[in-house]
Amino acid sequence: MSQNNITLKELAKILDVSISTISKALNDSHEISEATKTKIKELAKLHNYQPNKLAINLKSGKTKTIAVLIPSIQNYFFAKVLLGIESVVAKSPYNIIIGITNESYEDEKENLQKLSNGIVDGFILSVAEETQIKQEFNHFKNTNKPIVMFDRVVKNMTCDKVMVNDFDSVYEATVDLIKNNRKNIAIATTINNLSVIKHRIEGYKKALSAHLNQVEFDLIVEEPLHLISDKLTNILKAKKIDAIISLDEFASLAVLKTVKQNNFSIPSEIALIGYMDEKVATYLTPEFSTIDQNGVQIGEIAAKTLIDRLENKALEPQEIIIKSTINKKATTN
Amino acid sequence: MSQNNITLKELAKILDVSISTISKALNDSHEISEATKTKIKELAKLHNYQPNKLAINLKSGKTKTIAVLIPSIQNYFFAKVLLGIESVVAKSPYNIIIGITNESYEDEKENLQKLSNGIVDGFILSVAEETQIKQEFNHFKNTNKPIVMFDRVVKNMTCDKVMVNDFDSVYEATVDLIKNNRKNIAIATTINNLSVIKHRIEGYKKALSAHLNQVEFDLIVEEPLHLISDKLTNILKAKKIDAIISLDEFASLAVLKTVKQNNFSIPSEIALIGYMDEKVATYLTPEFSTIDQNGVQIGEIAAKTLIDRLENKALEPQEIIIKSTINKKATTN
DNA sequence: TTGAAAGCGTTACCAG
DNA sequence: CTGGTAACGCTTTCAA
Repeated sequence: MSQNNITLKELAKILDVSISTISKALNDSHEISEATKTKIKELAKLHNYQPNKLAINLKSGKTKTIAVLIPSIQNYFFAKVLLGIESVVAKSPYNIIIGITNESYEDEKENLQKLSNGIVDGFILSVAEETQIKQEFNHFKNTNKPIVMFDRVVKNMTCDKVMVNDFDSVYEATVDLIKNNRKNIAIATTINNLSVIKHRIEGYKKALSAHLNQVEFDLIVEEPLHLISDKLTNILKAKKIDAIISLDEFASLAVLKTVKQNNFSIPSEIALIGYMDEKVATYLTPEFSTIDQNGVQIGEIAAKTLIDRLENKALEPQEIIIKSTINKKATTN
Repeated sequence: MSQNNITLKELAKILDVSISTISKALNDSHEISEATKTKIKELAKLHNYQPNKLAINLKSGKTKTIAVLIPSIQNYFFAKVLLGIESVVAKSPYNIIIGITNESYEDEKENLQKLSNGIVDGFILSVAEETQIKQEFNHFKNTNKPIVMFDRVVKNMTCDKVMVNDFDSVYEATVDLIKNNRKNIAIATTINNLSVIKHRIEGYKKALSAHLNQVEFDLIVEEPLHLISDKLTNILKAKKIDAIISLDEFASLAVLKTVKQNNFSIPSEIALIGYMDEKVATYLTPEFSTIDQNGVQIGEIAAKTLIDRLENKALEPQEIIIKSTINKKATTN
C-alpha cells in the first residue's frame, strides 16, 4: 500500500514551477514548451501521479458516473441487463454505481436521493414493484438528473424508456400454441401488480378471444412462488389443460416441475413455454421453450441512450421497444 | 426536472448572513443561536437544500463509497454475494460501485485504476480467472485503498480475506457418498485454473485416498461448458460410475441433464451432488443435492470487514472462513 | 453568536 | 511560454 497520491502542488514544488504549468503540461496544452512538458510528464510518471477525480468532478460538475437501480439481483433477467449496461459503459469514460431496491418504494426513493447530490450524472432504472402498487412517482421527478427507465417504466413520465413488447410476445406465443391445436391454455405467474405482467396477460387474453372466441379466463394462476405448485396441481387435476405459459423465471421452473410431478408427458400432453434464461433452459429436461426478453440488448440500449442524453441534452425523449424472441425447444411442438 | 441544487452561498445571500453561519446552522452547531438555526433550516427545507456530496468528499478525502469487483454476473453465486454486500451497505452511510471484470486481467486492472483516484474508499473483490492464471497481482498492491478479497483470494497478499472451506466441503461430500457405498465417484467442472476449484478437487482426492485407498484419479472431468456433456457421456458409457460431484453451477446443470439423457436412474444408479443455487436446485427434477457456499453470508461478512477497516485502520488483517453447507435432497441418499 | 478566510485538488482565464 | 488568481461547494479555525 503506497502513500496517498501525489498532487499537482507537490509536483510544482519539486520542479519549482507553478501549479498551472504542471496542470497544463499534463493536459498537453499547446501553451507549454515541449521541453518542460516532457520533464513534467516524466516526473509525474515517476511519482505515479493520478489526478484526483473528486476535484475534477467538483470543478466540472460532472462525475462520469451512472447509477443503475434494479429491483432484485436474484433474477437472471436483471443480471443480463446489467451485463449489457456494463459492456457499453466499460467502453466509455463512465462508471456504474449499482443500487438494489429490493422491490421497495422506500429503498428506491432513498437510493435516488442519496445519489442525486452530485454523485452520479444520471440513472438507469427499472421501477420497484411496491412503487408500481403505490403509484407514487414523485421521487423520480424530484431528481434533477436524467433517467432512463427499462422494462418496468412509468407511463406518464417524460423520460427515456426502453421497453419490451410484452403484449405482442405473449400474444404470439399463445397463437402459436393454438395453431398446434392447444385449446386449453393456462397461464402462470409468481408476480402481480407489475404492468409488464399485466400486458403479458392481456396478450394471452387477446389471442384466446381472437382465435378461440374465448371470453372467460379461468386458467390464470397468480400465486407467490411457495404456493404456485399446489395451486397448479389442483387445477391440473380438476381441468383438462394442454399448454401452460409461464410469465417469469421462477414460475417457469415451478411449472415444469409440477407438470412432471403430475406425470403428464411434455409436450405431447402439455406444452410449456415461458420466460426463462436461455442458458438455464438449455440444461433442463426437456429443454424449455422460452420467451427471451433479450436482456443484454435492453441493457446496451439503455446505457447508450443515457450516455447520449448526458453528452447532448437536446434530444427528444426516446421510447425504444426491444422485441422478445421466441425460442422453441423441447417443451413445445 | 428541477433546477440544479441550491448552495450554501445562495442561501447565505437570501438571508444576508455568512456562508459559515449557514453551514454551522445546518450542521446543528452549538455556536449558532436557536433562532437563526430554525430560520435557516426552514429556508433550506423550503428550497430543498441538499449538500453537494462532491464538495464534502473533496474536503474530507473520503467518499463513503465501496467498489465491488466481481468476475461475472451470470452466476448465482456472485449475485448472492452482491445481495449480502448490499444488505449490509444499505444500512450504512456507504454506497456501492460495481465493476464486472469478465474474468479478464486487463478489465480488473483498469477498474482498480479508474476507481482508485478518489472515487472509492475501498474494494471488495474476487480475483478474475485470467489474473490467477497469469499470477500477476501488482495491480492490487498499487492501489492505496484497502481491499477485502472473497472466495478467490491471493494467498500471498496481506489484506482482509473472506474464504470458503472448499477442501473440507468436497472432502465431506465425498466421504458421505463413500459411506453410502459409492465407490466409483467422478468429479466434473467447467472451470480450470481457479485455486478454489483446485482445493475442491484436492478434497475429493484426499477422501478417495483416505477411505478407498485410491491412488489414481481418472474420473476427473474438466471441460468447458459446451464440451462437458459429450465428454461425460463417453465416460458413462466406458466406465461404471455411481456418483458424480459437480464443482460449479453450470457443471451441475450439465451433469444432471447428461445423466438423465443416458437413462441412469437418480440416485439409485448414480448419485449427484454439487455446487448450485439452492432455489434453482429445489425446482429441478429430481431436487438437486447441493453444496451451498452461503454467498449471502460471504457478502455480509466481506462488507462488514471492509467498513470496519475503513472506520478503524488499526485492525490486523482478517482471514475469515465461511463454511459451506451440504443440503442433501433427492439426488443423493 | 457570527463572520472571514484558508483549504481540499483541480481547471481556466488573464497577465506578463 | 509561464504564472497568478479565482472558482467549484463545502468545513473549520480563528478573530471579532
